Amino acid sequence: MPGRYNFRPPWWHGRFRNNGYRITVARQAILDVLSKTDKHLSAEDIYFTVHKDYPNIGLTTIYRTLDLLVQIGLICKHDFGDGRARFELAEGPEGKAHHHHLVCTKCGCVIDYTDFVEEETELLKRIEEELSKKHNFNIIGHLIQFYGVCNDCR
Amino acid sequence: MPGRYNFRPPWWHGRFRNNGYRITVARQAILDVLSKTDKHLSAEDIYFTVHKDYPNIGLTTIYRTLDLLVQIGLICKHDFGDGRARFELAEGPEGKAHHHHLVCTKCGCVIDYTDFVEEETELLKRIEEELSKKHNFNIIGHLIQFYGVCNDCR
DNA sequence: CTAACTGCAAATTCTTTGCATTAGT
DNA sequence: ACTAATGCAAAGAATTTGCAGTTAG
Repeated sequence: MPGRYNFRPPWWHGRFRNNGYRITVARQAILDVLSKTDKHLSAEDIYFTVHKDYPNIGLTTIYRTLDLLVQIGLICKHDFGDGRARFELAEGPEGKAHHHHLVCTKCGCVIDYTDFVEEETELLKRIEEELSKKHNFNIIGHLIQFYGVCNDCR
Repeated sequence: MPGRYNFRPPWWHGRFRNNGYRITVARQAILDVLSKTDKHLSAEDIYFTVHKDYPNIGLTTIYRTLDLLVQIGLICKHDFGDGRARFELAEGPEGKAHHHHLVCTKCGCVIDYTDFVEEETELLKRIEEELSKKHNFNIIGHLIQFYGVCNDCR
């Protein structure tokens, strides 16, 4: 079947279908943008990028799609303290590696780091276990961030 | 000088004076509210509480004061994902102990915990040291939060 | 007395919603 | 065809700003 092998659908198609969601141009475009960057984009950032190729896709759709993508676990929503939500591909088969963030409080730039993540995760696991028991809390996720001033800002 | 010893000014007066800021009724009232609660209050929460005793203090002043208090390090600003900023007294001579948060994603309640904070802090110090060097980043603070479902919500 | 602070109303900014239309499956 | 998804314009909600009047030091 020559030529056919190129048509393997993206790995995330199942995530949509299994939940009864449709695969639309807008959703593909947004996922495409997020797949091709290592930055942490805001809804508006994504809107402008998508807009170049698909000028008919509105900001509302961006917001609605981002909500959906967060819900089915394809992307993560972050708050770095600049008053707007920021998004990046979640960990996954073809997604990003587990990492945390270093946020510059001057310029707002964000550096991903993977150093110590294993150690962190190991400690987090123990903490989660203990806190779950103690507070009868069902822990699902965690957030670690460092704040400071980046190289360029000093 | 009988009676005089009661007039020792609150420990935070110096923080204002040293920075050229004035000590006003509004600022005292807001700090007072934050001193007397262990909850994480929003600007509006604080506004309503302050309003009972000082009906003439406006929401704008609350916002401006909170900004100031964050800047001089008397309080911390948090985001627990419910779309509004929340505030609590910072660590300090008479402030709270170092702690982190457990956030319920259903009802939004927040539990402070101090367990493991020493272990966390020890690890964080090592990470900070390493990341500072590696990324030439001047690390000032960190954020750790756990997300999950609280006892009441399940 | 003078600059810092405040209140009010209006403006901003990010995000959500209502509703008629379009497009996946 | 049938329903989910979309676009547009308008609504919402939290926070900020301009400006004239007030107050702490």
